[in-house]
Amino acid sequence: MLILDVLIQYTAHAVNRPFSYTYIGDKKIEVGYRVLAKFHNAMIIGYVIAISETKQSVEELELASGYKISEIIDVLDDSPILNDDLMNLSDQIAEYYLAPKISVLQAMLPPSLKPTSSSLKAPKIKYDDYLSIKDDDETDLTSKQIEVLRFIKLYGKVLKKELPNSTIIKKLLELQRIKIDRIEKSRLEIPKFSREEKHTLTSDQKQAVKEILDSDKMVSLLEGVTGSGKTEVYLALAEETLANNKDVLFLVPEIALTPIMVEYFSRRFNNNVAILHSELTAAEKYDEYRRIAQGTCHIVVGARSAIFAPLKRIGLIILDEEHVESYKQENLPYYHAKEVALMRAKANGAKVVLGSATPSLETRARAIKGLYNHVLLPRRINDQQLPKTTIIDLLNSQNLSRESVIFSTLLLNKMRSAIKQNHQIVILINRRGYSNYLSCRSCGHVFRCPNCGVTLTYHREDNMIKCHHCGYVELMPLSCPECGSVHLSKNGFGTEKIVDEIQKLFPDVKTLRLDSDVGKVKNNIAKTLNDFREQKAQILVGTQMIAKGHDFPNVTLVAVILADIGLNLPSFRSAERTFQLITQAVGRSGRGDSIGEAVIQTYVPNHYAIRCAAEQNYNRFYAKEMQIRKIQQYPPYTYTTSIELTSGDEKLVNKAIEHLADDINRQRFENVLVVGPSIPYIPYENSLFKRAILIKYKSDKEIKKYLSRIIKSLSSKTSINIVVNVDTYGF
DNA sequence: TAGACCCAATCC
DNA sequence: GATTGGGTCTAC
Repeated sequence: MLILDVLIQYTAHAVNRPFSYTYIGDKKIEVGYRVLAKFHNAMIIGYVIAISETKQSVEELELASGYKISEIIDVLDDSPILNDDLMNLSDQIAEYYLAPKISVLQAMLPPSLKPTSSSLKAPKIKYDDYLSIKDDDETDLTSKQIEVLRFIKLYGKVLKKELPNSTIIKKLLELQRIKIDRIEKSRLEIPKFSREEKHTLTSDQKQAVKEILDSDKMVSLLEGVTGSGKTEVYLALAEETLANNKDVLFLVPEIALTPIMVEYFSRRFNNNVAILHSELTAAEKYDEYRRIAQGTCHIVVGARSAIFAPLKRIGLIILDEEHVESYKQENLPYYHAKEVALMRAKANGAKVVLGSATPSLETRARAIKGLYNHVLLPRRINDQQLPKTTIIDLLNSQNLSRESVIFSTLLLNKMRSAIKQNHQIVILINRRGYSNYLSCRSCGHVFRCPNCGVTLTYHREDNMIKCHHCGYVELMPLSCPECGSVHLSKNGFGTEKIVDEIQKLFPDVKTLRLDSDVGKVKNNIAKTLNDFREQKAQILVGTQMIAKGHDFPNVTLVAVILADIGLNLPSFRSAERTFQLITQAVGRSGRGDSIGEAVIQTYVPNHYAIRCAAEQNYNRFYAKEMQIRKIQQYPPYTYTTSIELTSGDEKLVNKAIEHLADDINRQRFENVLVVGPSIPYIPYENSLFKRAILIKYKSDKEIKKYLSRIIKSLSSKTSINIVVNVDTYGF
């Protein structure tokens, strides 16, 4: 009889340990298989992490262990769902992120292979039946049968369902003249691209490639201003890697950037590319996953989760736009693709290339320290000039226009002249919807989300007020629920209102809007970007989505409508985020023949993040921000982990978080600081109260050991839920 | 006193 | 995460 150590599908810390089951059946079973089992009377999927054989009876085992042991119901796989490399990786991730191991496995695998009961309903492998000749002897065949036999012979392989009459096929199969081959079918159609020979690199690019290849450091930071030609460097590195019979993993920060990168790689490398990202259907993900695991593809392009692509011989991992925060998963297991990339690279002897025009402070600091190889691409291709940038002080009333509450006089003039010259304009406002928040004019009541306490944003498109955090929606109210007044005021503005205003000011100009509301419809993002690139519209209004990576040659004017939106958010990263966003946005201007212009409107025109972004001066921003981080002891001078407790009982959660903060302080760890307790920016969720602390530390060993103890003891209490976010971005 | 409801312990 | 069992409340 076999004893199986099984991890349960539930991602709760409370069950983050193996449970024992027996297996008597005769199916093959190994570590890494999924099993169906009963757990506390519910059917669940488990994942086998150890197997041992025993001669003892179940009764003896139960007596010895002190708990009941039942038999698994079924074995679900006939080979392990992860290779050794990925299994080891999952251990490392679980340990580093203090996450339940099963949550890591679930994050790594496509829906069809995930150890969770939903995988039972997920798509299965799809096959196509192909007919081919087994014996082309025509004796004793009817003329119809001969006709079909010759047809199949002519084409070699014929899809069975494309042939009409099945009785003839049946007969030919029966006579063993033809045979059926079942071939796995891929449900993802990746367009085929014609081959393109490699470009000649500029001397800067050649130098960068050489420095990365020759470096004995595992990680290289490729720091290159927007338009400096990082992509060609990536392609050259990929070529070298493939030539050495190694695989390439290329990550992009958001799905919208995959198609273009897939095209680059497909053209250069003979369509030898697989795609992995969350917008694929479950079936497509499964098919791509197997294509990679079987070794038919040696290049994977994808978003965050593609870091788990089952490539066998990884030689190069590239994270493009490495500073972008979407590489961090904001739910369990809260991993960062960069950190996972380092783990995978180390295990495989691979190189990691982190590319950015505005690297994260963490990465830049490591490069400066010499931990990473620091490679610069300081010039734009063709020595294109950086855009001419103006900062507009919105506090100075002389700058404001009487025609518009959104656009300053200068910006309006520049828009007019760009329109006249048939150039395109990009307008960035990092806020979607029509108006920012809704309040009552007579009693001052502010409409807030009942689930999480965030102010609700009015959307005119569908006349709803929506919570941008949890997705709560309700119809635009007619009156105030507090005092009954019908005078409600819509304060502030977002993308919708800007489009509206442009249409009033420039009725003949076609304007497109791009934000996550538009992006909800599949393929809408790509379509909008494409329409704008093809100049079907002259103005593009959007949120940060429009700032990243896209190349619009005809854009000569970029406007940031309210640059300080992000600065007011309560996070030590707000200056960095603002700097990056504005720098990226300004970089969209003037990528073609004409010199670009940028206008930045703000209430804090002297803020260093805004000044440095306007100058596209990363070095100055880096120096200034590093000073502040040092004084306040934030990353890269420390690591940060947040702990959030939630409970339906406000008193209980207050007590628990205070107790936790005190307890950490009492441990007197060296170089460990506790910030808080505090009430998070989102104060409650699903009528649960949230409280949080942030832990800052210089070395993670002791504090993580301590935290895993705390997690264990707190998770046995069901009245309080604990969320641990290692290297958090949400504070 | 049965049924509804809630909470927290437990799951192999 | 889901089930269970014990406690308390409630309606008759």
